[in-house]
Amino acid sequence: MLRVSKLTDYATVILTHIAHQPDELYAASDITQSTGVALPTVSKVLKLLSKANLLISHRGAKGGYELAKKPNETNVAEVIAAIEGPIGMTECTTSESTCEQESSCEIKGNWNLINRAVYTALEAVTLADMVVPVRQQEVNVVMPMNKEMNELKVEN
Amino acid sequence: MLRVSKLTDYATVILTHIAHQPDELYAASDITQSTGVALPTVSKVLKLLSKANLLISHRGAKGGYELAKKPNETNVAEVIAAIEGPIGMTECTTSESTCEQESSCEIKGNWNLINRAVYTALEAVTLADMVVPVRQQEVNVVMPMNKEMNELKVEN
DNA sequence: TTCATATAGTACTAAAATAGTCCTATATGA
DNA sequence: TCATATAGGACTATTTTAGTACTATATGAA
Repeated sequence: MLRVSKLTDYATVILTHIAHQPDELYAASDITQSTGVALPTVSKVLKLLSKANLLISHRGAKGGYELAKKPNETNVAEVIAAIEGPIGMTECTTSESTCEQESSCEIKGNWNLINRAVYTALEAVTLADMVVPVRQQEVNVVMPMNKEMNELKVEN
Repeated sequence: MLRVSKLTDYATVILTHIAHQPDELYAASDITQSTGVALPTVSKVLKLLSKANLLISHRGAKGGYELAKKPNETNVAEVIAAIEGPIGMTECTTSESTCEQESSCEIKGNWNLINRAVYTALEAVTLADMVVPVRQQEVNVVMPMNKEMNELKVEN
């Protein structure tokens, strides 16, 4: 299945938690308590998010982390990229790889196209959207919804 | 990075190859030669695609595989699901998992929303689109394209 | 009827990616 | 000066993925 890593999942949980009160400073230990994720893991995620400039870190006593931008200015595509690196669904679209099949590969360009579509979808969802419970929100994704999709929608 | 497995990548290459001449029968050995992917691997992919009803298999001498549907009736979401299982970006959206954090997890619904957006994007691209070189095609994805996206577009 | 060919299914091994933990260094406020 | 908190790196165990191999079954043709 197409999926993000557990760490990325934690990252969204943590960022959503922080986004509830964007002006406060959160220490790793605070976040462990409120999310139930183990401290070393929380710590690892926070470091990655800080390195990617999605969080600002403050060292020392009374230190902690805060959002680098407003909740509506950080989107899911950025979060995934912060934890997992550049978003690209195949090897040949993320690295200057030496693909042995390259000469006979006709579809590299098509994967770029698919990547773009997926990226746009991920980019449309921000932390501000994540803070609002799903029932009440209208996410800014302009796409046709088919029957299956609408059935899924009912589940929430 | 968000990505599909190598086998899924092979699957798109193989299906695209077959889609060029949808009425012919292709043996695994034919496909090895034209794609450069190792025979046991090709064989594995073909079996998975057949099991998922994207290909129809014919046993015995002069046997082989053919497309189960017209190229424009098989989309990338189906191909990914055939190889990797149901598309869902987090554990809690694909399985009846016993997530320990569930009680304090506020964003399961939001991930469903993101999944839906990604799924719709993947569903919009069919084998018929993959057969056409990227320069000439117009893919039916109705989404706003931002600056970055358009820059990517130029690359092709 | 026999045989070469081709898929079906399953099991197994090796390699790579991921998750999670731990330790030491550095910064900062009281 | 010390308790607190992040920074950075190294390390291990686990899981996933990739690739291979083997046996069974189906089919067309000589």
